[in-house]
Amino acid sequence: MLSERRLEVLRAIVQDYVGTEEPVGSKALTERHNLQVSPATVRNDMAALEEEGYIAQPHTSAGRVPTDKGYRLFVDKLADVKPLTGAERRAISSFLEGAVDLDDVVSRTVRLLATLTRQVAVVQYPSLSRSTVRHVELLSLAPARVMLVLITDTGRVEQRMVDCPAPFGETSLADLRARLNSRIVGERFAEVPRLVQDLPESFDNEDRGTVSTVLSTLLETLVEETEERLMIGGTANLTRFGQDFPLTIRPVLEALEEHVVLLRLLGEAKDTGMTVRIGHENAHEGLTSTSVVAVGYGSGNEAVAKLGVVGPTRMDYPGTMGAVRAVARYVGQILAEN
Amino acid sequence: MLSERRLEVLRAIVQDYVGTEEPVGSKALTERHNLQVSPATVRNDMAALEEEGYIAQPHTSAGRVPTDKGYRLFVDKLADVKPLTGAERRAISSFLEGAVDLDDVVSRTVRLLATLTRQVAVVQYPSLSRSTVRHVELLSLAPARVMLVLITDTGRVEQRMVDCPAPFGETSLADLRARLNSRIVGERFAEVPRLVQDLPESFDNEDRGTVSTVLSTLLETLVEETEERLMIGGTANLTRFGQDFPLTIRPVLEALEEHVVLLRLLGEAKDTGMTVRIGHENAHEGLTSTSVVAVGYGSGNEAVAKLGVVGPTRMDYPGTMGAVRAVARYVGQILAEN
DNA sequence: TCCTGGCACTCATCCACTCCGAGTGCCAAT
DNA sequence: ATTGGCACTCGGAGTGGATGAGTGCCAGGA
Repeated sequence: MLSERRLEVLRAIVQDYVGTEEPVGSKALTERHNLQVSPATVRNDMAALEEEGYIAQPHTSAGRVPTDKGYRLFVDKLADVKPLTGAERRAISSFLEGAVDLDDVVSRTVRLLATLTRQVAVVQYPSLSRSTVRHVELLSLAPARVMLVLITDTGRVEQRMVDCPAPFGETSLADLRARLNSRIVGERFAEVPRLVQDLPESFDNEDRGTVSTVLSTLLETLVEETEERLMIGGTANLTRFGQDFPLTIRPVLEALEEHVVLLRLLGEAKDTGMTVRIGHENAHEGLTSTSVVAVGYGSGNEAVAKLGVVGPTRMDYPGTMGAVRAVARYVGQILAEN
Repeated sequence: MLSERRLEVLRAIVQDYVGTEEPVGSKALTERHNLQVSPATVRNDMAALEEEGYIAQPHTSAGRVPTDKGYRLFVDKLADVKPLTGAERRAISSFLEGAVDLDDVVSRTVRLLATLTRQVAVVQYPSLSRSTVRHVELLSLAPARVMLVLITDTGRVEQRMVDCPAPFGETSLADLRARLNSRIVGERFAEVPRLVQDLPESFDNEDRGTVSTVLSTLLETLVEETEERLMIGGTANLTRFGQDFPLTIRPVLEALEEHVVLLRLLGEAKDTGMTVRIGHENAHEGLTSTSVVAVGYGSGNEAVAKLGVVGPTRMDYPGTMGAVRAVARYVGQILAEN
């Protein structure tokens, strides 16, 4: 186990490096933090920390830089989440207030998070799979053409066109609509297949095929679109990386466009509490020099989706975590109000 | 007027520069293109072209680079739109075929365009303002709460929550729904306000307030959400710019996040035919070293939205224009099929 | 009049070389 | 365990010459 002072040295290294973006040496450390010991002592501590793999030297005659493992220790043991200032809190809530619909909530959240953290923000749309059905609407667009609209309790709307095998009368349609809604409104998506299973049987022969078609489209929508959506913002902040970044920024931008990758990343985050993945802890290759701070958000106690930021491993963890947590809470409140 | 050969020299310079990304000299030009004249002659022509402002030297002892004015001439007079290969056409159509809904169409289009042109793709969602109403649906969620769903002929769906001043019965709701639809289905958005103006009068006193509220929300939706949406992709391609690009890429990324800016940019493009804006022709400051190739697309003869790409002024104009045009056509077809 | 080859000139780029200093590791002394 | 001292390392910045692509200009030729 590392001594108290060595941990203090590690904390100082992380803080200085995050601030200056330059490897930090023993002398500078003793000057900027009052460690009450000489540079030589710090050097010994640094040697020990390096031995343990918490810090590294870019090249022989340079200062030290934290490793992924070093950041990990810092985040786990040495840092507290920094609460936001009152002004920031007020800014968040007033900025989110004005949203008119779900798209607007998400896009405002992304911009907010990107601005607050000065990093790339990622916000997942409230997930269909954990939502409940608020309403199913069926619209007759042509004799044998029906539009299916599915509305969730989070305000999300999905629509599908259904081509029916046979013309479908208005009365049958109304009938199906009513029965469908009475069965599944308020239910979780996972329950729906079971609940509608026997519906076709209760219809006339001529309509049965159409009813089946409509239902299977509904089920498809539930499954397919559980494939989640997300929104990204603040990519311009990537340019604050280093200077070396044709190589750095490119794979990150590519990874950000692969929404599947991001969704998996967010999915790995804990529903509650905050998850920080540092550098190589991220499975995806393009993101090995970035860290991801993610947290679930939801209207009630339960998370319906995740949000977070992606930034260089050299980031201000306490501040970022504070902003992410605060934004998640406010978004949850806004969603709950609908 | 410039002589035929000088135009030929300009064309050669543009082509070489686009290919190599390096200033092109007189000797290299005569070698790579069979101009049938000596380097010295080309030098004279270059001097003339520079005099006229079509090309410039980055520094004294370097080759020439086209200016915005040079690219403009190239695009207007010297280049043809390059048609796609059969394989590319097949790829486009098969890639777009599989789309399940409007979001999917747009997102596939973005990815396609980004891949084909290897640049940043921008696709505007089919505009509400030029669409017609396909259906309006009203759902009672609570005694005094109604959800308004608006469906357009392009497959776009907008929903709004309406808090009613008084409880609103199912029969009244059905009544309103029926009358509303019979009046405005198939009509253009611009016509709607006029068409629904006198609707509240035909309702009972107690419902009149609610009807007014619902209608004003509907009209708000039509106006507010004429504020268009768009999707962007292929930002990773920006890294192919030059090496100097912390400075270059940053303002571009920032501009791309300002959807308002992009929408104005696309808005300036002609509905039909293709619009190319080169370098400083773009009003926005961050985009003065990029070119925008945009074109309208739509299900019929009329454009319902625009799409395009953003790339360095040094881009392959014929190829880019070909890809943009082809994609726009295919997307139009896909939309028409719904 | 237009084209061409020749020639002197300009500079950006490359490379080898040196110098400087921040930072290190080790050791003996406290 | 801590500290001051000291030799050592090595990246980065600065210098200066060689290189060569590219230019402008001019005089001669078609």
